[in-house]
Amino acid sequence: MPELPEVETVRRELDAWLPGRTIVAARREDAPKGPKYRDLERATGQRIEALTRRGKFILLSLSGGDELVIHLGMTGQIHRARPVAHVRACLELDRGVLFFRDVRRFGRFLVVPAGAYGVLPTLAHLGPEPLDPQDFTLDRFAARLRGRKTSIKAAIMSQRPVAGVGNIYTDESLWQAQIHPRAEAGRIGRRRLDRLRGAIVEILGRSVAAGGTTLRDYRTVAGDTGAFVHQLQAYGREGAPCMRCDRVIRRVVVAQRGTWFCPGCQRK
DNA sequence: CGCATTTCCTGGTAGC
DNA sequence: TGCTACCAGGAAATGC
Repeated sequence: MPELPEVETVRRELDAWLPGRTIVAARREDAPKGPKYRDLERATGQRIEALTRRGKFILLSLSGGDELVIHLGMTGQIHRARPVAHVRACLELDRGVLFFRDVRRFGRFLVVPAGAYGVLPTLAHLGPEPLDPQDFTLDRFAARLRGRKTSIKAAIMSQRPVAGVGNIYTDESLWQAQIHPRAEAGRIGRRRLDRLRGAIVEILGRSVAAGGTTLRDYRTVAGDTGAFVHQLQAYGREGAPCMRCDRVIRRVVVAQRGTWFCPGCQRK
């Protein structure tokens, strides 16, 4: 479940390696057919100019005017040595090789003309970057939630009010802001919304500092696990006492996702 | 357009 | 042990 902190951790490792490298050959290996690996071969011969991140997407700007878009999905990993199985794509560089391993095939690894995100609607409509205070303002957050009748959990997960927050960090942020996951997104008051905004920023920042969260599959390029798993206060804690009010944390399903919250101190 | 539902995919595990 | 059934979930596709 790589979310923003996990993806940012990987991006930083790649940033120390890839810029300036030329892609000698880009190819699919055991990759699914269809759009997830579209035009990957077009990266061949292009130099990697820069690496950025938008939400959970890693973007490599290429010298030929293209962008290589990487999404880790659920189980995507980057390796510098060939993994024994589940290699979906491979970039042969002028120095070294990058392997994309993805057991469950939810990841993406494709080439588009720079900025042409028509085939990636989530990226095209992505919300503000939470770790950029100029971008993720209360006004923008509120504007992107205004009028939405769905649950705050579903709204955050849609990537449109804010970029990069998935299941784990939605639950953690709602717990910290004391907001019920089923609260109607468009009806949360400005004061509470600002608490949620602050919680998202604080939690994501703290998780980046810890190298992200590893539940099972997530690994950094160096092969390390993420230590933020030890700081989780709601996610996965069903039956355990709430660290704030001592009531028992419950697991329900909201927006088709496992959702952990405290029925004592999280209010609609 | 918004929103809910379904689909993709496979390793791990619960239950028998 | 060996089998079946089910679960995890980010994004896209589909249906209304």
